Amino acid sequence: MVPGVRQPSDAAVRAWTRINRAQRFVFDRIEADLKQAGLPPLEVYDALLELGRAAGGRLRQVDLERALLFRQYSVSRLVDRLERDGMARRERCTEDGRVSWVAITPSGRALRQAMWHVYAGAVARHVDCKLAPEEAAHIATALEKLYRD
Amino acid sequence: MVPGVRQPSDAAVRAWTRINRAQRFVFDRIEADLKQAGLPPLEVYDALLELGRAAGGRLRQVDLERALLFRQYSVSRLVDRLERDGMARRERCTEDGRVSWVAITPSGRALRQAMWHVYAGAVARHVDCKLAPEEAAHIATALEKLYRD
DNA sequence: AAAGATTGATTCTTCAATCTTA
DNA sequence: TAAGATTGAAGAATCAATCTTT
Repeated sequence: MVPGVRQPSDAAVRAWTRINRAQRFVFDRIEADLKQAGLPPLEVYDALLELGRAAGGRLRQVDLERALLFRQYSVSRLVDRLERDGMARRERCTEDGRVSWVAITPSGRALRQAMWHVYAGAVARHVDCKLAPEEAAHIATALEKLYRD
Repeated sequence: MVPGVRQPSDAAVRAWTRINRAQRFVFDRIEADLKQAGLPPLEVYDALLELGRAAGGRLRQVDLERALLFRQYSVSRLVDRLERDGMARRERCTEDGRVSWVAITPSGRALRQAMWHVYAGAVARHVDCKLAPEEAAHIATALEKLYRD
C-alpha cells in the first residue's frame, strides 16, 4: 500500500480491464468486417449517423465533437476526410462566424446505409450472439454511469 | 429490413455502443492522468505488467501479442520503443530461431510501479466511484463472454 | 479573455510486402 | 508452406501553437 494513492477495489479493476479488452476485441472484429466489405472505419459511421439524425442533416463541429467524444482537432481532420470523399460539406454560419456547420450529403446518407448493412451483421455476430438479452440490457444500464459526468 | 442481414437486437446495439463510449471516455481520462504525471500511455503499462508477471520476466513476442490483443506489427513497434527507452530488451531464442524473447528490465519494473501509482487513483476515480460493487462484478462477468472466442 | 476551429511537425498506426527459420 | 517477426511507405492521431470571431 502506498499512502496518498486511493486503491480501487478489485472488482473495479477487473471491470475496467474487461471493458477495455471487450471493446478492443469486438471493435477489431467489426472493423475487419467493414474493411473486408471495402467500407470505411466505424468513426465514419458514427459521424454520419449523428449528422443524419440532426435537424437539417447538419451539426456544428463542436456538437459533433461532443456527440462522438472526439477532440476538436480529430473532428477537424475527420471532417476534412468526409469532405474530401464527398460525404459531408462544411457550411459557414452566418450568426456566429466562429462556427462551422457540417452537413451530410446524399452520398453520405447512402454510405451510412451501406455501412449499417455490414455493421448490423457484425453486431449480431460479435455481441448479440454472445449475451443473453437481460445481460445486454444490464451492461448497457451499468456502463452508462461511467460516462455521465 | 434488408434480407440477408441478420438484425441484432436493440439491447445488443445499445450494449455495444455503450461499451464503446464508456471505454473511450474512461480511457481518455486515465491517459490524461498518466500524461499529466509525465508517464507513458496505458499500453506500456499493460505490456510491462505482462512481462513482469511472466516466468523469468520475459515472454515471446507472439505471446505478448496474444496477451495484449495486439497485432504482430504493433507489438514489434511497441517493443522497439520499450527497448529504445530501456524498459525491455530483446533476447534471441536458441531453441527456435524464429522467436524473439522480450525481457523486462529493472527500469521497466520501476516504471510499471510508478505508473500503477497513478493508474490506481485513476481507476478509483473514474470507475470505482461510479459503480456499485455488485455492478462492477456483474459487468466483469458479462463482458468476459465477448472475448472468449 | 474565451470559444470554435485549423495547422505544421512529430509520433504512432496500419498496410502490404518481406525476411528468416522451422 | 507456415510461423514468428520486421519494415518502407502511407495514413491517422497528437502536440502545441495559431487564427478568427465573440
